[in-house]
Amino acid sequence: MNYGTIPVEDFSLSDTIESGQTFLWNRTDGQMFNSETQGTYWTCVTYENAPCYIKVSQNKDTELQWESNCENIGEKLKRMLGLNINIGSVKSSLIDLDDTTGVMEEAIDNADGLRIVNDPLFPCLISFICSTQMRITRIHKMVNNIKKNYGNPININECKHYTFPDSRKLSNATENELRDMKLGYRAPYVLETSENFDSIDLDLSGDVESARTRLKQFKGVGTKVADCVLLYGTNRTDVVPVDTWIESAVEKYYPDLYVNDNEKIARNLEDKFGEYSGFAQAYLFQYVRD
DNA sequence: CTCCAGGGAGCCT
DNA sequence: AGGCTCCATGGA
Repeated sequence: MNYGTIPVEDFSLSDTIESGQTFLWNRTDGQMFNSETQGTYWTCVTYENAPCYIKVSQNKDTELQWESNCENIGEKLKRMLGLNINIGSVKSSLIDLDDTTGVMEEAIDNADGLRIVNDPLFPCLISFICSTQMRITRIHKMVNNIKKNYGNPININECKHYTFPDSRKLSNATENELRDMKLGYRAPYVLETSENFDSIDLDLSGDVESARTRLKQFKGVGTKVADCVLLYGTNRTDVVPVDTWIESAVEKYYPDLYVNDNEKIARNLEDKFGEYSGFAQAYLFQYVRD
């Protein structure tokens, strides 16, 4: 097992992982890193050539601790947790662009250490297909069911952890199996998307419009889900997913941006907050949920 | 018991 | 284009 630390600044691991951006991490309260200390940590298993187990915690404001069967995961972990960004300039930019009576500044203060995660594309896509009309805790359960039944296991300290399956593996599932995992009416969407994932042209490197259109080719992917995938799975921080929470936040705090059409609300927020409007969305989402 | 959840598909006009 | 209705399921 390998261990390491990452110096951090203005970062909250719990706010970032548990703000409904990613469903690939599992929280545990228990013994830390072969020491007697009790604490909170999160685990995740990524998969490239082999399962890569990652355990991470934040005991101090200025440092992350990690443990992994892989070596040198520091940079990878920083990328996953959205640490490779100058968060100070993001915040000041958003505050400058806000012409209300300090709503954005208050929202930022409320979730000071929040970042935008960077999940792998396929797990991110399936997670957010599962997310429609569903509470965050239950999305997490659905994702864990998928991992446990179709992912690759890795044994760590006599405990099994699972990767999220790749598209080929998940496309071997049946609709009834996925319904048994409590996906409900989303089961056929997940199955069809898994079957088509490798054959659909997924070059998302162009402009936002065409990237969004390509993602919407998948069954179960509309504007909101596509925008979540762009923001949390491809690091497009200029995209604003508008859900019921953001809709009500805009109606309350930015009434002149509010219309009875979530796509237009999204464009209004993107026009207002520019290249970091995805962060504006994240801060507002936390603010109205707290 | 009813209502609703980080929406979207399928249908109607 | 815009406006319905239905979709599973568990927690309030």
